[in-house]
Amino acid sequence: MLSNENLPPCPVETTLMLMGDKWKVLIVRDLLTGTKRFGELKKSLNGVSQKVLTQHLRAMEKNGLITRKVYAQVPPKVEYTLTDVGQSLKQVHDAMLEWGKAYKLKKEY
Amino acid sequence: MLSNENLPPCPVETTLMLMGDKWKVLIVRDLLTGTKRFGELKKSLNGVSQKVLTQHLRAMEKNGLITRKVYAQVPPKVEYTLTDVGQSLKQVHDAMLEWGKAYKLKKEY
DNA sequence: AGCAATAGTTACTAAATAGATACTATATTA
DNA sequence: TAATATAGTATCTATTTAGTAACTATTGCT
Repeated sequence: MLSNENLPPCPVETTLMLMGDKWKVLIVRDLLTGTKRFGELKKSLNGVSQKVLTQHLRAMEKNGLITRKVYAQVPPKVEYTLTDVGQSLKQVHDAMLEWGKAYKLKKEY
Repeated sequence: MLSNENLPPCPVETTLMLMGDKWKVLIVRDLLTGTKRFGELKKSLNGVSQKVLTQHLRAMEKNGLITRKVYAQVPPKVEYTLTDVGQSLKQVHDAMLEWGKAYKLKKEY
């Protein structure tokens, strides 16, 4: 778990530590529309390997961004959901969404 | 230059392509407070190597996020400034800043 | 003449990250 | 009996990314 002492002084860097990579942002994007199963995430995150997806999900769980719920079924069922802290990343996500849209428009004529 | 055809369908992914890495975000953070020289950026971006900083600056210039101005002096002077498109990343930056601040507060008691 | 300063480039190496493939567990179904 | 489905883990390899160190150019300064 990230403890408070090793968070960098600049809050932007804190954010980067916790979701400063492509896959984490896309996981948040997918979970913002609701709880998802492992397999659904994998399908949606085009091209991510199982190992890498698992690693990111574990890290995000550790940092309190998502919760993991295992159902005692066969075949197994595992659901991932954003915590409140994770939900609050919506603002960051939306800013990125808007910027990306605007950038695309600029490139079109 | 990124042409329109190879931008991903999801705008969030577009944003990630253009500044989805730590150094680029921090370069934007620094340039949001005004034009900076190469050496100033290097000092501020703790630990970045000259090579990597140059690479990122070149990529961001190519993508229209910053402009590079060389002064015909010796020793050389090169200034980097956000373009309008680059400036518009302030929203994304600010969202990350706010989220990082809130996250830190949650971790303190 | 030789050094300092700035913003690089180049070549080589190291570290981090990701991918590929094979393997596991187990109740249900054919 | 054997295949199927899901969510992994383990191991090995490949790719990407970054770091290190040496080198360049040019003018002013000592």
